[in-house]
Amino acid sequence: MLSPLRQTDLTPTVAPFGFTGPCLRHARDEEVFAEGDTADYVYQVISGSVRTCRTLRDGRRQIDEFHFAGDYFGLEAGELHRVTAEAMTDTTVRMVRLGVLSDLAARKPHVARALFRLTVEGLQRSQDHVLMLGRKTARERVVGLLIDLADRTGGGGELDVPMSRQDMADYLGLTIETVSRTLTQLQADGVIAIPTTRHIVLCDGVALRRLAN
Amino acid sequence: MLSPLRQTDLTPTVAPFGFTGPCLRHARDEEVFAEGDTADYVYQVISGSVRTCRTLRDGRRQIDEFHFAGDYFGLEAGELHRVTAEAMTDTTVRMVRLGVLSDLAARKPHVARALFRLTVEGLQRSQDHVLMLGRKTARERVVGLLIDLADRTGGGGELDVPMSRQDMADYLGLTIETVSRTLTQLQADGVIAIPTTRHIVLCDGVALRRLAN
DNA sequence: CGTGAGTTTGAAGGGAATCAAGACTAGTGG
DNA sequence: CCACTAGTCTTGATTCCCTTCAAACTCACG
Repeated sequence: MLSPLRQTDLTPTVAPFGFTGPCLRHARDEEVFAEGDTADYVYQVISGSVRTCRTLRDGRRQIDEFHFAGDYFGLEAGELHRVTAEAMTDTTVRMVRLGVLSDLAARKPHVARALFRLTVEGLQRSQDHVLMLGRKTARERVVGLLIDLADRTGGGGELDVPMSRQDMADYLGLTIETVSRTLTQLQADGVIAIPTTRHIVLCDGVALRRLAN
Repeated sequence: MLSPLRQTDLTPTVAPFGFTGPCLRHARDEEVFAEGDTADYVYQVISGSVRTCRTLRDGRRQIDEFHFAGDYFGLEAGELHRVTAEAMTDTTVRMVRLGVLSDLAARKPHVARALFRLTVEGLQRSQDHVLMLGRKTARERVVGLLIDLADRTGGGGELDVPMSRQDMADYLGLTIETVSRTLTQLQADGVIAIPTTRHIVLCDGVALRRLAN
């Protein structure tokens, strides 16, 4: 049952579970759910982009993950959401009641496998994040994010950045000023171009991969 | 199927899957498997303690997780191990062939559920780790680790620290000097005592939880 | 064209890293 | 049993990367 997990019997960018559920639109910066809410649903991004984050009492914020079309989020081990989910752009999400997903997973082994696989992949992404935050420099982190975004949104070297500089900083464990300075420096070095704030071009992929570590 | 996941129908400190498998002893600092090895087995700590870590080309190391009796580790989404696992103390681990676990999960729904639940919990632990590395100070990180160890090894305020200062540093995203200085300072503040290097007493649990954030 | 949020840039400061000894501890062998 | 030794840990001095504080700039939007 685990071995089949290794085969991609579904395309993660399309509905992976073959279920239907109500779709909800969220405006930019609107909350999908908050830390502490009852976790009755699992969500899938249909279009747009979502950030999941946690905030310490004194306001320090850490973004766990960015979610794009096809990604799912909101699955918890306990009864409550441990993170807050917010739309970064105008976004449509599909809501799947936990009970419905459970039934489906129970009836259809390939759904259970897909769900499990997605969770393990999420764990591995989180471990990459840990390595980055624990041991990489500001420059390595910023480059790493750019490469990750390019790989996931699949526009080649052309990046439409859906998040603010503050979001980038809170994902990378840096300040907004450091992110901005680092991007400026990368542009000066000729490895990226920043035609507009929300549009970044990766000029030299090879050099970037080297910088990312 | 997901809802039952919330109930603990097994004690994680004991064999959670009810399988048997060969047990292997590893001496201190011995490798259980290495990054890049084929991932044919999942492992469970029977006694002792294990660290899983990743290393950048230039030698920077980040420890993902410490594993103690009952914990499982080594499950991957792909064919290869992405981390290296090493015994921190003399350790016994049970090896379960991936195929055996797959069959078991396919036949026994409660095994599949347990496996899934453990994975989600691992993901949440990793997210806690991300928050710590991204947004917490050296002191908050050290205190957080001490509390986590106390909670998991369950000796009350008495901690038998199985890892070296270097391991602590590589888990916390700090240097060995900073870890040492921070522990010394915590002792000076009276919230912990350090009778020996590998033995730490948490004197003031309330103050510590406050310091951890 | 004015307004303001978001971003960039500059200057100064600080927390952790680095560099460098020194102290302790656990093995080792006499 | 105890010197000897290597590895680990602690402590001190200095450096540096990133943060903080501050201000100017950009651009979308009324």
